[in-house]
Amino acid sequence: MSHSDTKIRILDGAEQLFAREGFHNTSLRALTSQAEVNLAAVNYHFGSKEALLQAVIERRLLPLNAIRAEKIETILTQAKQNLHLPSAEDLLRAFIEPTLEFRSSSPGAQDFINLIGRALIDPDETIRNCFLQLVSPLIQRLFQGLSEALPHLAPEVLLARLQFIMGSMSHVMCMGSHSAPPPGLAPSLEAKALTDQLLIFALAGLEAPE
Amino acid sequence: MSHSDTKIRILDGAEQLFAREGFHNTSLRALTSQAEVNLAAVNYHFGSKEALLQAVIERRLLPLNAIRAEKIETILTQAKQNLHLPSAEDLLRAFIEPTLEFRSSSPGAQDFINLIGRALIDPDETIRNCFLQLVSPLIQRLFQGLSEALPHLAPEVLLARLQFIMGSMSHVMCMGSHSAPPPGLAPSLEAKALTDQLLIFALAGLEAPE
DNA sequence: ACTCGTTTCAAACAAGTGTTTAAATCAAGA
DNA sequence: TCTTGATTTAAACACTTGTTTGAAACGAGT
Repeated sequence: MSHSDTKIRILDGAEQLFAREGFHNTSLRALTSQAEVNLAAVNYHFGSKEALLQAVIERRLLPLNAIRAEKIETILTQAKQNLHLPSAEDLLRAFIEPTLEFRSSSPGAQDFINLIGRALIDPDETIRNCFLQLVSPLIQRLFQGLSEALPHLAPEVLLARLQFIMGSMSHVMCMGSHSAPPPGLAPSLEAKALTDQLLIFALAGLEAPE
Repeated sequence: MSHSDTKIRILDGAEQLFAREGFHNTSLRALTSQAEVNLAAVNYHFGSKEALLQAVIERRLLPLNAIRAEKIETILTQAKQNLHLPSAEDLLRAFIEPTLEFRSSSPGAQDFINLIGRALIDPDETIRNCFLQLVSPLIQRLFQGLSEALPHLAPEVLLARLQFIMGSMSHVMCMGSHSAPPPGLAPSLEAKALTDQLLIFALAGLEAPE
């Protein structure tokens, strides 16, 4: 077993189990036996169960945030160069599309998206902050950009609508993972179409007259 | 201590702790000591921790569902009587408004709304089903009504948009409960205005051209 | 071949988990 | 007042939790 194979196996196993069973409902024994590593390996390599969660989130969220941030900055600087307002649709797409595309990027990414889709409303403040700390600068930048794109919208209203969109997005991120969705509530659109529909929906809600 | 005071104290304590700490992160010892009842009382009165969760949810969700169902049925029958299509806005309001108003109806209701706001995307299938089983007939009826109200909308699209709305709604239901929301992400609108904004947002998204 | 820092391992640790038990207590009905 | 059923209680049950320990195994550098 090569140098950090163990670390990766733990990260992969944790990602899967934290997403599918929940953080508090996942024991280190279940985790380490699924990852086929020794029980003590988690504390040796990560320090604690909570630090492991942090590592699981950072591993994928930092790259994803970099992609989203870059897309948003590009839109904003190009708008400034061409002396027109940034497009709200472009900004929304820059935030939403990479996130949902990320699901099919690698095995385990689906679990990861599921995990962070739930993080924003998790009852455990530690879990929430672990996620928020990494994502809130990005959301604030998005808010800033959207208020440039929609200058007629009152800031409180824009903020509320952005929250609604985060809610819809979280919901979509957690969909498709439940093994047996109840009839009538199952999603019938495939991933790409669902993303497009979410964008249409979010943009219409965002631009609604007050 | 009168006859079923104990039962109510347990229900109240469980509602609060399940909502604020999460189901799996709440121990029966923490629960019973907060409710000031004996540890064994939970198993005596409810049978198990899971059955207690079911009771916590049913206590408030059954009445709430009755209110929402009645409002929806009234709208649909009146539309049928007057030979016009039901209003999508009325239907949405019938579902959303009682839910969010319910938060201020009684002490503990805020915790309850928080709890079920998270239930739909909970990783634990038992928790999810406990909630879905009670709410999915209502959502299916709402879907039925909305497809009458918006006959031009493809059913898969309507279903997707309804899911988006459920996501926004869940998000709002879980808001305002986090003790210290991070700056820039805190809701600045009060409850009533937030409900109105959600309705405007949801309706615009629902009626967006495909 | 031998050392040295890193990593793995089985075992144990103290504390906490949901649940059960049997005796004690209570509130009424006869 | 005595009895009977429902409720409360402290204690114990069997088991799981995250974390720590100290010895064993490993792998590269000399």
